[in-house]
Amino acid sequence: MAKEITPRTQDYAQWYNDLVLRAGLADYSAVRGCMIIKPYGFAIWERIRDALDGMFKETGHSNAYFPLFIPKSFFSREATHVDGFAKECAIVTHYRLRNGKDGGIEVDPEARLDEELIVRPTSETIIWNTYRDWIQSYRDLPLLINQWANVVRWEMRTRLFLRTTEFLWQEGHTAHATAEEAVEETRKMLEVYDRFAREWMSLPVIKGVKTEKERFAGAIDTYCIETLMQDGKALQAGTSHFLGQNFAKAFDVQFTGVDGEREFVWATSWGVSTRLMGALVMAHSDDDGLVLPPRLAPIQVTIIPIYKGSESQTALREAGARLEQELRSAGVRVQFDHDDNHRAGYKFAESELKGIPIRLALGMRDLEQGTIEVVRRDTREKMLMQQADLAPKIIHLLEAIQVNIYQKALDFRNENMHRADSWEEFERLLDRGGGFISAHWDGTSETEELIKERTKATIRCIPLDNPVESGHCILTGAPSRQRVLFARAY
RNA sequence: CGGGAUGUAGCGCAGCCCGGUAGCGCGCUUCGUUCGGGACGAAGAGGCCGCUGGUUCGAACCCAGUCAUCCCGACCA
Repeated sequence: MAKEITPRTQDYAQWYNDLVLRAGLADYSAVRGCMIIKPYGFAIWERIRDALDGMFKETGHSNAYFPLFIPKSFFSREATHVDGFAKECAIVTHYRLRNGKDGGIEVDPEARLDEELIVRPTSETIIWNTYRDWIQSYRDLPLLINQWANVVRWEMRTRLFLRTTEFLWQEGHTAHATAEEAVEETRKMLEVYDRFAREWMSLPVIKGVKTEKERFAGAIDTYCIETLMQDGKALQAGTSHFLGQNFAKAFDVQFTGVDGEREFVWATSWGVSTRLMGALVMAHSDDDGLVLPPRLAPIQVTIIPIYKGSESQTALREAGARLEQELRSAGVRVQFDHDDNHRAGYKFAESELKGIPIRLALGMRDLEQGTIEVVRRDTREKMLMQQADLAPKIIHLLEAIQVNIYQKALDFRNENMHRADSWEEFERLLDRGGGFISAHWDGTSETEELIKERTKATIRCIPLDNPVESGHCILTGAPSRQRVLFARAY
């Protein structure tokens, strides 16, 4: 069985780290809090990126690129925004090094910048400073831009993919003529994220609105998709913000309407990051390795030959290569693992570690009988199939796996979706494996904060399809109109 | 940023208490035999012991600082 992976039940956090490292997704780097995304991990990210990018283009967005550095003065224009990010910014103060006295290298004190540059923690400010020049008339709207970029947030505590100092993401920044249109855009992109999570990542998510306390700094409303990990903790997988006219006012971005009146434009921003990689790992994987949804798996099928004597190698190579070609022609991402350095058993374990959805094993017995052993990663189910007309069966199986791991994750979430009607019940549920807890809340930030202090649980969101239901706040007993979703979160 | 732990070959570790110039397993290289769930044998290569400074005739070992990682808090996507 898999070696060097801590079982989930023993230490979930360690299991996650072991998996990320052993499966070759990422590595620690020489820089605190910053990770190296390794080729296999990056290949998954590329698939995430390409799929999302296609969805953004379909919904009318164009990519652009804005600078990594933001003048400090830009940052201070939107007050709430500064407050939100001030404590986690990296700042560039100098632009030159020189040789030090002791033979080392030091910062040249002569080369101090007149105005310091902030390494972007997010790009609203520099983008809105630019939009001022791009937008004059209603004819320039809507402006639908996305950028794929790295950002830096100086976090106290980091974890591979889930929270790193530097991370990769996409940030959409749009400008609209009306509030309604901007809200619609915010919701539309939330739908895109929802669909992406379900269809590509096999990840069931809950769409909702953040409370004031959890809202993005500078936003009027923050929408989110929240998902549940196997340890019962919630993880925010994506956000979409309705920014109102906050940034337009801060950067004086106005347009002339059809009626000739000048008005501030309405804004949205939305993003998902490499954190999705963490969600992907934690949602589906097991003690033997990753379990990847076929649509995101860099390798969907691996063919492993089982030799017996040197003559069989030639025959198996030919048969394997033929199958590889057949599957590749059918659009399957396939690898023929004919490397003679390892035996089949090793390759089996390795393919499980890497989360390859389907493993095909081909031995002499199969050559004689025209069969092939097919093993799916998600259920471990072994099947003996006929080699003839294999591709359509494999494609069908890949689709079944995609659906199955979604269903499995959905079942898990449903099993861990609780309702609490009293404080005792609320605490008991949190102590018994967590999950989402739907409970009444009096709507105040004070109560929200108190609950967090006492239980570490936060309000993940107010679900979009939330029914109106009168009740009483689980903490204060004050009247409440609806339940909200609590959970301990990443 | 506080509390705790760790850092010795690519990986996992022993050696440190009691200072005398480094070892085990896996992996790697070569050759051979193997091959239906992490093969076996033989021969090799690989380390200024995280880094910097101090104590000492002599430091992986003792002391100080520093950097990094992990766990627990405060902060957050």
